[in-house]
Amino acid sequence: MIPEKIDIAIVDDHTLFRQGLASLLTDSEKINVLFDAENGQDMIQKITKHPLPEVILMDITMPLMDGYESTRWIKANYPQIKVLALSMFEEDKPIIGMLKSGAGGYMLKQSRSSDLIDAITGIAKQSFYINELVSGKLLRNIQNNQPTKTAQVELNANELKFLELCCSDLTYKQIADTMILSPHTIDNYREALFQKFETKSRTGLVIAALKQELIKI
Amino acid sequence: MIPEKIDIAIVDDHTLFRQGLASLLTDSEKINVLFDAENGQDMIQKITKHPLPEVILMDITMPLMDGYESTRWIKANYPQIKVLALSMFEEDKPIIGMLKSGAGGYMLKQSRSSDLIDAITGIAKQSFYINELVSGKLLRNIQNNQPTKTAQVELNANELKFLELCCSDLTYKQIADTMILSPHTIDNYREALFQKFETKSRTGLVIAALKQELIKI
DNA sequence: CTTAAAAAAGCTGATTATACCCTGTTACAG
DNA sequence: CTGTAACAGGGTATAATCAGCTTTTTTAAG
Repeated sequence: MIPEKIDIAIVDDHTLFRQGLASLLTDSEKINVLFDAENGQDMIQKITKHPLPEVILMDITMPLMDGYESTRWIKANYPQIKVLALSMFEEDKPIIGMLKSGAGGYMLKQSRSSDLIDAITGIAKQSFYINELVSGKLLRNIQNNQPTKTAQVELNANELKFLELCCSDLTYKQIADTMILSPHTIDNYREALFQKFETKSRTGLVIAALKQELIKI
Repeated sequence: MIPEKIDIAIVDDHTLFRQGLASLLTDSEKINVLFDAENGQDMIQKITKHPLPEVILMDITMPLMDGYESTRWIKANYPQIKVLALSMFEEDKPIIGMLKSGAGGYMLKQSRSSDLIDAITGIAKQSFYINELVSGKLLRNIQNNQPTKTAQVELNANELKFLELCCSDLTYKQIADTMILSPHTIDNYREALFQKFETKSRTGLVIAALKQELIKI
């Protein structure tokens, strides 16, 4: 019996990686690369002009339309296509994020090509390819699923402005002046933010704001 | 006349990228990939077991021994080998850093393969391949070469420890306790740091420390 | 080894800023 | 009318800032 090649597409903004991978996989005799795209929008344009791939290799960080959004689009429009995330990030966040968006597996760019081919054939057959890396992250994600742990803080415009001004060596009085408010009103903002960020000093406020990326320096 | 192929090596920790690129370049008929390595240490081991490459394609971020160090090692031990940096970062810092380390050119992983081949042949002949991207960065780097602008601050161990503890909602008294010092001694550290960072409040200190990447959160 | 100079660490007291309290006003929606 | 949210006032305790001074430790020269 002659096994049919698996039709795939590659979506990655690094041209050299994309073309190199295509060359590598085409050589393998098991994979047929139908097309490639440099971001999600490019993929959407090209997908109608080719036969449908069975599997899409998807990078995460891309300009215009990233891997999360692209994966969600695929799952909304072509749910039969399997998405295999392909990234250099080993952190929990992108892995969980891609799986949540609908990816059926997650491979590192550090992987060996034979492992990638295994993953592609596996995902084509079974819809999922969960390796050691991913299963560990999944487990941990379920285990410490404390919903209110890093609960995103809701801030109104004034509070955000105040928070920004806090990240300087201005005194509260000076902040009150720049915001054209009474120092006592500033007190109220400060108290509100102390509660929201669960801290009790201006320094703690600054650190918390930076950690949650509400402020950039 | 039959043009001889250019012998190169590839150093990059992402196996799929490395192998893919090798496959791509080998197909091009102009390039011969002698060997590849997944970091600088791996490269040092392998370089004696192969004919010397004319050009090495060098990634920047790699475990164990990164692109800067690896490039310096090459230039110290095999100065005739040209190094072409190959990275996804478009920022000034890594570009200038690699060129300072001895790289003769800098290519983005977003590049087209034909451009990369041009760069390899160019660097093999002329020792340098300065494209638009790099020349712009070089110019800017020379233009705003204000040596004392971001003058690095010299800190001793205690001052650094204190600075770290400042980036929390601990009071100075609590910091004094953890460092087993009098609160008044802490005052002196604070004063010294205020001078060094040219600020006048704890918040300013925290911001300055984070900006200079002396502290990570 | 001794000793003077320099540097680092420690302390006191005073001033300002910050953190926290309760209360009151206005304005606006239900 | 009532409740709620934003704004503002008074006041107090604690922490942070600052200037000036003493003690200890280091350094280096004699």
